[in-house]
Amino acid sequence: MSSLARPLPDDPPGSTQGRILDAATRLFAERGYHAVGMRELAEAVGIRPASLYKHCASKQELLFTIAHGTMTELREGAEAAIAEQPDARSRLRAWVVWHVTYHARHRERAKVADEQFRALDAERLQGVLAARDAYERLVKGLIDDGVAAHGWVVPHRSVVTNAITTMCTAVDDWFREDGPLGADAVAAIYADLVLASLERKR
Amino acid sequence: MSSLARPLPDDPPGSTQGRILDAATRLFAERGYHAVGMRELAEAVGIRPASLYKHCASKQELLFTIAHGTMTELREGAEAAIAEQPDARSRLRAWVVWHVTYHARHRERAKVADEQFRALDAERLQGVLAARDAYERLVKGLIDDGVAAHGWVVPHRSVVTNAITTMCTAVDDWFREDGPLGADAVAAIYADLVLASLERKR
DNA sequence: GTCTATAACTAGATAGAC
DNA sequence: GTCTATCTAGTTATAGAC
Repeated sequence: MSSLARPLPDDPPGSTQGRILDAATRLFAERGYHAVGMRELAEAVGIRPASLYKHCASKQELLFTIAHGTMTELREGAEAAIAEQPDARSRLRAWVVWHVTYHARHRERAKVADEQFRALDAERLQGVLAARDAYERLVKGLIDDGVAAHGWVVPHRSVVTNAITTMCTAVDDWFREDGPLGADAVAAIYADLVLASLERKR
Repeated sequence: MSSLARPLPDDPPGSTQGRILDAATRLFAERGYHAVGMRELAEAVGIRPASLYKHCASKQELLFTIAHGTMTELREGAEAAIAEQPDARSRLRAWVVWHVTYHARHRERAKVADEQFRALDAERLQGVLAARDAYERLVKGLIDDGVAAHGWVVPHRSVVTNAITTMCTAVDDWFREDGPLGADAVAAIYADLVLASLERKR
């Protein structure tokens, strides 16, 4: 995967390319891809519109970089978080904590990956959808393991997986850094909610 | 409330205005407000772009009509659904069933109300946010009542309300009419999930 | 109430000087 | 690698004939 797929680790930090990606992430998340102009992006970075094109090929490429990099980061982080866990219950809890804290701490890039990726042209869209599918397979596997190992109550695998995943993802919509609870506290509440709904008596 | 706030009951059904609202709802939901042009909307309706303006004042007004009408319909429907219920548990279940079935059966208008309303100008945005706030207060009240009456486990009212609401709303993102389960079946599963997560032992 | 034609403006992206 | 200036094509909305 090209370095374009990694928006976070600025390369180097404070580089013009990094500042463009940061500003694009913030603007795309706040106002939507189509609502943001290259003139507005340039102004946020502090350069002229023409200069943007010395650091990126197009607006589409910026969106792809952010969306695909975020999906890849989510999957790799999830794989690392569940790798050390001894059983299905611990793995699902570790995944919820990872997913929720990521969506709370990196709200803007998560929103771009979740909500704005549909603005991509066909080829780039396929790339992001493939990354997202890989991530969703991982989550479905966690549910399957818990059903087999612990007898979790899952009336319909796909519906329950969608319910859990969308609930945890939507944290990027309402979480505020200056709110009453931190990302870790929210993640703990979410993990308890998810496990309680799966471990109830039939 | 003006008739503009009611996108569903076509006035009369099959009228040009109704067909414009239906097409706008579908296009805004599928591709986003800013990505849809008035030329494209006109083509979907089968008239020329200029003719649209004999039936609506502007693209902004179309978005407001859909978003505000949907939020109003959601709140009024919820009030009707919970009115007959005898206790807090029944009221919350009735709300989940109403909210989920609405988001499954009217996916497109729900998506416009949930995702596209940010494209509104300041004044219209305020109108939709006020309608949304009224709806959220209703839901928070249902949770409060259950805590008081049944001792539900709610570690943080705002976090738990957000978790439940966003989960039920996101049904408009993944539900498919031709999927394996109907709206009623999905709503029943969701109601069980929500109540199980609230009624667990402390 | 539909049409053709167009006004007024903005979009993403490029050319070429420095 | 930044700038000024601009190209081409798109946008929402309107004017006025029929």
